[in-house]
Amino acid sequence: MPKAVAKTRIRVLLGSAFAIGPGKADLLEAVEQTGSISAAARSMGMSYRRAWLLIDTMNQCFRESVVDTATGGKGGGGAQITPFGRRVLRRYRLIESRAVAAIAHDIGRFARELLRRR
Amino acid sequence: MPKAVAKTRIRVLLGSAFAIGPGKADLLEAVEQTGSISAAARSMGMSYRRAWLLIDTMNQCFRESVVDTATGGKGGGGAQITPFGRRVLRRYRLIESRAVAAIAHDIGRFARELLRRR
DNA sequence: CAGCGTTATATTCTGATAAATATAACGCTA
DNA sequence: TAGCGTTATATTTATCAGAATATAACGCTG
Repeated sequence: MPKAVAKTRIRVLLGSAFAIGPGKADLLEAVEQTGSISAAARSMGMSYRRAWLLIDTMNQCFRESVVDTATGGKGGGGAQITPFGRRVLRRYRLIESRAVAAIAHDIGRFARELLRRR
Repeated sequence: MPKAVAKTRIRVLLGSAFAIGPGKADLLEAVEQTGSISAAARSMGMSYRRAWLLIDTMNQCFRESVVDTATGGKGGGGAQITPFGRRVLRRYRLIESRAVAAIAHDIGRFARELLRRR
């Protein structure tokens, strides 16, 4: 029986642009761990272009850059999450976990009582 | 200055199908108000086919139908939300509002302190 | 100074998703 | 019994996001 799951997605918008959401947060973590945009993209099964676009959007939406990049040099270049980016990420994850915690019990009941079981 | 907004989306999954989410909840309300799938679809700027598919998914995911339909007859037929559907809708909206309430303060701070203002 | 893997960017291709269109059946009403 | 607006469903068409591809520049390294 496939378990009933609630996906809670919190996206922060600035005007019409998605400043950050679950996907961008994951990407930020991948950059933090790999040290490059292209490696992060590969690790997430995402095209480099797409990853670059997402990071570009974040850099524009927030007050400061969340990722610093370097072209050329040792290993061809690379990318790093900034201290500010770490702060954004940490606070986003906190909000996410609070929303999930707030409804976990209700969601369980909802699924148990209302969803068809397969 | 476009205000920074947090969109909190809660989707309940059953296996790989989306049982309910923001769009389906809105559609359910539109059916409740209009008394037909096609009128609900029109009021939401959505194709009849799409609306019918969404309702069909809901009817299959939940223990009981959330919408009853009739073909032919007065006015050509129609559709009504069931008492069970009303319950689903009410409980979904409750969960949604609790999640939003839980993070409203945090989101405000996040936007104020971290987002670029335009 | 050539080579490497990266960032940065434009352009083309593709596939999934939604829209548009078409059609049948239904059952009340005039 | 003909007409209506609806449900129900299939099929075709259009749209668009993402993938794929291509290319240039960059700066360390051997």
